Amino acid sequence: MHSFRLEKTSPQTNARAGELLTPHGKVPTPVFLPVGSQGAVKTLTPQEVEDIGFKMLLSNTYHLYLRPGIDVIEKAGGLHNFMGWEGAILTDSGGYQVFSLSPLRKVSDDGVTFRSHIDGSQHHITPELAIQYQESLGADIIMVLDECPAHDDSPAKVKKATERTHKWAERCLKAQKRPDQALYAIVQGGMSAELRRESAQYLAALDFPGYAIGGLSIGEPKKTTLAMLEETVACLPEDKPRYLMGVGSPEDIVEAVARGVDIFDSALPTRVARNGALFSWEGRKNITNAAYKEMEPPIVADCGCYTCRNFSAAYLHHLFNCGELLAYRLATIHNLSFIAELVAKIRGAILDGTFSSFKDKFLAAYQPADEPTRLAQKQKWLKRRNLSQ
RNA sequence: GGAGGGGUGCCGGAGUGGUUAAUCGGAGCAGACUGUAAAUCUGCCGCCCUAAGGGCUACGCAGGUUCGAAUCCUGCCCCCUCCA
Repeated sequence: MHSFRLEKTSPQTNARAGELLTPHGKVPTPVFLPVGSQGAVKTLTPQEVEDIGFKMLLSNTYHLYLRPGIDVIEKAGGLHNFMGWEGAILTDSGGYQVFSLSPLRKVSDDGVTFRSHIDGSQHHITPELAIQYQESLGADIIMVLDECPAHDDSPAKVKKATERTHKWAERCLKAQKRPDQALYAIVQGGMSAELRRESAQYLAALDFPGYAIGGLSIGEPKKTTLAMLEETVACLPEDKPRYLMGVGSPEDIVEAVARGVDIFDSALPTRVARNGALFSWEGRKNITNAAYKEMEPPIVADCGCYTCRNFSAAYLHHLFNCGELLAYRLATIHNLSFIAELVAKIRGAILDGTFSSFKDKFLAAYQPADEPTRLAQKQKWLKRRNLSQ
């Protein structure tokens, strides 16, 4: 029922085009999964997500476990049914929440004890429970429970987390009962090339149907991200899909495809959209900037998305300035459409052997955010969030 | 005509002798966000000098007191409320 078929590999890079077969349809790769943590891609209906061109999305066990509860969704006939999505679904195990909600948790070999960010109640999750929950939710692809160390954690801490992730992966494999779901392993290893290789090799030997690369793009410099990605991919089997978790931005997707990644997911395109940053082939554009106040053309002139076909940049600027809810929807539609188009172009270029030049042209035109500013602002945000608890 | 209250930076509104270029909102300007605790957060926001820093002009207007005033005094102008 599950399979991955490799169609073509790019000659000068490690980029690959392929196809995932899932119980809910075929998914061409490279592919980007929009994020619907709580069973909804924020601001959009499943019909709209489908119309943009997505065939698979990501949801989250941690969030659905807390609300509405796994049993509610199971009684509703599973997540597909509950949220009205007929395409494929990948559920994350909640491993990332163990990391990003770190002040509220405690990890042991047995599993994770954490406090709900909603009401403070205490919960315990083990690798076995993570699988059980995901089997109840019924996604097409499910993930092992992992421990994601912070990018600046000590080597000892990273090693411990990585080894624990390996043990947990084995337990997840043993706990799995449903044969119709593909269980993917998650490589960790922090920012150590050696640990990355070790982790990839260890998990590769367990013969999972797919491999995720975790613990990247969490605050480390871009160079490091790409270096770690290369180390990891080099130790993963050719014939299995590779999933770079939590990435990302248009430029990161292009770079990662060139290094052999097949699957992506990220909250970035939708979150950034809700805050007025829209993707274009020249880079991000902040629609709230005064320059757009009277701009008659759409945000991206030749964009075929619903937003650009029907509305001027000036109108979007206006909607954002007024805080109209439509602003968030139109911006989300645009950014997801942009990513869908980007990924389709990437795939097309791989198939006709022109990916390498496509990549160069894209990166030359696309102006990414300035890195020092990014990291400084992220630190401030995290500090503030931690203080506010 | 009488009594009282008030005039602060783009707006609202603190501040009643020095640490005030002036709290705080809003607006404005710019930036960030990567397995979503995010329709959130950050910075700038009188003028001039490239920055550290420095200079200039500022709290209705005009004078005055004082080492020093948005803050005290005098006069004038304007606004609001109540009484006639």
